[in-house]
Amino acid sequence: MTSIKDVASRAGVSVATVSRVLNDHPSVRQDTRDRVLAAVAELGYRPNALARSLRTDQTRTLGLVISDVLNPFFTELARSVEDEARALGYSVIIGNADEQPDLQDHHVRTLLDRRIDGLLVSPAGGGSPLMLEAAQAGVPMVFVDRWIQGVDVPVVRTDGREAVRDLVAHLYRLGHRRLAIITGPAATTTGSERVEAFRDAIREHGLTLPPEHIGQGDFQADSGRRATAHFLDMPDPRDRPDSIFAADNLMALGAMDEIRARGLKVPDDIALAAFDDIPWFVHTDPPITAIAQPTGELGRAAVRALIDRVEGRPAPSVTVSARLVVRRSCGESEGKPR
Amino acid sequence: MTSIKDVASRAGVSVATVSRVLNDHPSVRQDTRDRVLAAVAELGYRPNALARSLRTDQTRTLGLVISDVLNPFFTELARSVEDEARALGYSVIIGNADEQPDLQDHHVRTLLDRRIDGLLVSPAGGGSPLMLEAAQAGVPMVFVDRWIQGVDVPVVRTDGREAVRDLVAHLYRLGHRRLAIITGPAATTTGSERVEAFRDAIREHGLTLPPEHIGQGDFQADSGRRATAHFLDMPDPRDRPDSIFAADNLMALGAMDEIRARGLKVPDDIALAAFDDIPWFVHTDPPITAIAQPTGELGRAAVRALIDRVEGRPAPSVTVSARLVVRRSCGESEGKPR
DNA sequence: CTGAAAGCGCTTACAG
DNA sequence: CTGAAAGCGCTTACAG
Repeated sequence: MTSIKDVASRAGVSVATVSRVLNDHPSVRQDTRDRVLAAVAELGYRPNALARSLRTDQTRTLGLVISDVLNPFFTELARSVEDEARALGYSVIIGNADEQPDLQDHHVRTLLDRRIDGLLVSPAGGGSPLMLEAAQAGVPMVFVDRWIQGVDVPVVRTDGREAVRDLVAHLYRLGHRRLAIITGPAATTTGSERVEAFRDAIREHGLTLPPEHIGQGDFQADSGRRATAHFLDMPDPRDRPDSIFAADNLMALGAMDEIRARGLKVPDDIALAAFDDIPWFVHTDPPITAIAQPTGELGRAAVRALIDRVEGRPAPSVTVSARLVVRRSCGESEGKPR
Repeated sequence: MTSIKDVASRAGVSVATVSRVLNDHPSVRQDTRDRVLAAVAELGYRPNALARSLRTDQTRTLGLVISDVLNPFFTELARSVEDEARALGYSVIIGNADEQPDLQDHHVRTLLDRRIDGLLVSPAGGGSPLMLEAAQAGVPMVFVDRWIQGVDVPVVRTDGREAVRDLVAHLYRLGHRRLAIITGPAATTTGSERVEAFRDAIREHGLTLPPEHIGQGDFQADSGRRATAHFLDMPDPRDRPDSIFAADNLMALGAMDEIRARGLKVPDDIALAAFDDIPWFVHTDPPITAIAQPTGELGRAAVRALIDRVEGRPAPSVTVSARLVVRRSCGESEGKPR
């Protein structure tokens, strides 16, 4: 690879001068600047980012650890994160935890070793000593979507409580009384919050959420399938739920797989709703009623917060809200989003 | 950040020794090794990957530039690439071109500046002087899925010709005679190949593919919507296609949006099929007939080829084949995959 | 078995 | 306005 030395000798100047023109330092005479630029062009020289970062102690790079790349919600989040970061002059390196705390820590470690300027994470599990340590060591960090208790960093998330209440009211209105949920890992905040909101809302209608109606999932499709099978296998039909709320879109996919495999129909045999709205939900049979998050907004706000921290400014936590999008999977004809 | 010097002084050895134990160099006495390791643990020391890479001239990192993160095909590809790379001791940095050649080049440049050991790309556009130059300069590189003519690097892709022929035969058998395609950019190989295969197959049935039945798309959803609107707006109903083949899943999504917006029904009013199979196609209304690629296999083979190049071994191009998965979107009841 | 030293490719305070 | 030199955090050939 051609280095700054090659450019310097070709332009007949010192490497210091080359460095200055590359960094737009004002104190360089126009004609020497021109000579340097010409040499750069002729040699096709590109500065070595590693060397530069080593020297300046900044990489202008953000790390993003997402829970699962195969989940359209996170993929859209990643997209908005990258867009906003690029607009602000940063690049981002993505790590996919695949919902595994170990893999998540692997990525956090790798990212830290690369000396990224800041870390954005949507934690896959519960506590992570590694991340706690990093936060305490002063690594600029912010949580998106999910967060870890006891780690004191800003959180950018959506509060789905209201939307979940709306969903439960919607189900109740349509006559459903035996509501069930397929939840994410209790160790994740979104996992526990969504069940709690669901349970609270159910109570408001004088109903209960029995333990058998809480299917333990892990936010991935297979677990949605298994939990649904469990519900449908309950011996006494009167115990079986008449509606399922999947706490994310992938588990809803799994639920649909299982329901279809048994020749059952949504919503006639069982109602289905999901947290996270995705474009495909419009075209499924039937269209799925879902809770939509302002995903792009979330990603952009998270990046801004992180860059604030990186550049030494304070950054507040931010909470946006979700909304229920009624379609046909709980019964009744298609309504308009409220 | 704590550096190798801190570890050295704490352990009472030189930095050279610390470096040796970190790199598992055999010639270190067990007890000094222990002392060093203890110091590393006490300080929570993590080597600076930038410094190491600068010195060793290798990053053990691969760059992957994909055409569109929002496309489930690429997201699955990225997932398998990352998995295989990690298994082989490499990490990967992903860049999302969003189907824009400029953005693609931006990422290639950034990746090159970071001195990644090798580059995996699924080119968004036609020729890229930047990539041609990099290839000529000896940067280990391989193309996945799509490739660029005239750039001499291994290509790992799937050949969809046979599957497209099967699809056309399937459509013909069901009585469709006015077949149309929504294609990707002609500058991309998958864009041009899929139309060609489609056209050739149509000819075999004594039919033709008139220019008005070729909708120009860009592999993203909106373009699928527009192309479909165009087809449906043709003044003379006898000119309107009776079936649409979308060259990727996102354009199929757009087509469904448009068809549904007009109150039309698949397959009764118009048949629909797509290149790339995704889990949602099982649950759409109706389930979509699609051409499935062995995506994971593609990603893994691409990584192996790239690492072969990186480590100085020759790497062959590899071509896998696709298969038609018949569902109900072209008419007729659900068949089994052939 | 271990250390001193050179050097990877940059940036930047210090002189001039 | 420009250059010589130090130094970022590592690795590794060379001595001992």
